[in-house]
Amino acid sequence: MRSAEFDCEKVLRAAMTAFMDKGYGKTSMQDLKKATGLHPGSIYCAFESKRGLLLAALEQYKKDRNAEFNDSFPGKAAVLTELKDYLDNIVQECLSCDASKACLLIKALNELAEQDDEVQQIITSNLALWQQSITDLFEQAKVKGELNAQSDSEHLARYFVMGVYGLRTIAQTHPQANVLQQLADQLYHDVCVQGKH
Amino acid sequence: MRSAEFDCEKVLRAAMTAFMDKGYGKTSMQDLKKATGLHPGSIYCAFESKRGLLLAALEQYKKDRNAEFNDSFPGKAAVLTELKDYLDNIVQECLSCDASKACLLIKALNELAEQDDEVQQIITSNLALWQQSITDLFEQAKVKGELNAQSDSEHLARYFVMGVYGLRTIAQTHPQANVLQQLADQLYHDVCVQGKH
DNA sequence: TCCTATCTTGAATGTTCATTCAAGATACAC
DNA sequence: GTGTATCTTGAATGAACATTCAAGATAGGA
Repeated sequence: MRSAEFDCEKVLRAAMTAFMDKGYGKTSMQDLKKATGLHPGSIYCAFESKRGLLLAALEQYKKDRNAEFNDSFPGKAAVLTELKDYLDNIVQECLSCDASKACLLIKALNELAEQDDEVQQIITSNLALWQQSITDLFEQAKVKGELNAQSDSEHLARYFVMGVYGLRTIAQTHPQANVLQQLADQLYHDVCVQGKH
Repeated sequence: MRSAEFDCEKVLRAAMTAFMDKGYGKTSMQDLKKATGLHPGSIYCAFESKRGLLLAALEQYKKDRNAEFNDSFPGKAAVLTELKDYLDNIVQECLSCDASKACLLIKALNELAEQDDEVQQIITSNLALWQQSITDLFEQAKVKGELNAQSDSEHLARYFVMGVYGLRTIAQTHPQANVLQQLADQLYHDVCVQGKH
């Protein structure tokens, strides 16, 4: 008869940001109340528990990142060119020093991997999907002749992903634009330019 | 008149392991009591607080890793050969699935970076020292003619470090021996073999 | 306009936790 | 052997927290 008054996506994005700022464990219900504008009761009514809110936030994060990924690869330019832009964009995210631009998946994986098997499963499978999307890009690049047909797309994707993880970690210690950009350039070179011949 | 009865190094190593297993925040004093064999009062007497215990554990970790690093580079073989062995050893650590073999610095950095500036400073400077040691290795390799004299040792070291961070993160999601080893091999190739000419 | 189903509110609950401290135990000096 | 300074013990303390729930508010149907 009466529908909920809050905007679920907004609430989940606010929760995502809160979890990224302080980590899941250190984000109190008070923090979540401030961030989402929802009172504890409403959160429990809508999401069952703090952990339920995390699961819902992870799901929203997956959707948002997926949309962003698809926008980054419209197919207007060469696949590898779009990939370079995508990587440069990650460098910019790292540089913004905005905790909310970090990767919720990696942050939550680091915090919860050993303590919550279900969360670990969800995160691992989301990260695997991301890696698969990148594998698909390399396959496309092979079809288009941008990459040597003998390249191992899966290996290249794993190596690229490893580089991005490393880049994000380095960014937590040295958030210097030129350093990060140089690393990203080398990563792109090692993954894509080398594979051309 | 009366000296403490516990072995400080043992206690700190036990604390390190406990913090790596559960993370700093989720490790309770009960856990620390079990891990170290010290009662809360003794811990507070010796280390001031739980945070003080973390700081002492980080210091011990630094010492231990430093000794291990020096043992890995006795200078018996080519610098780059020893570096390859060192990297392979990190792969083995990742594969052991033993949380206590993870890197306390990275784990703590992920958890505490935004909440505790002093801890962040300590971790960042320890990681910088590690990176510097690797830069020094590349400098040695240049002197010995193992690497092109024009190589940028600092850049190579940063790239190597980035790869290790990424490797450790990937290991949390796919702890498969062949995958990790292939990535490590490629990393070594991109950093060292390419730099030879 | 009134009724009722549903949502919102925020104080109350019970638990967990880091920290403290006073009583007890122990090694060393004399 | 005795005294004392120091260490050890673990129960007590108080704060912070996730969760619950009963009272209040509100939208839509009749």
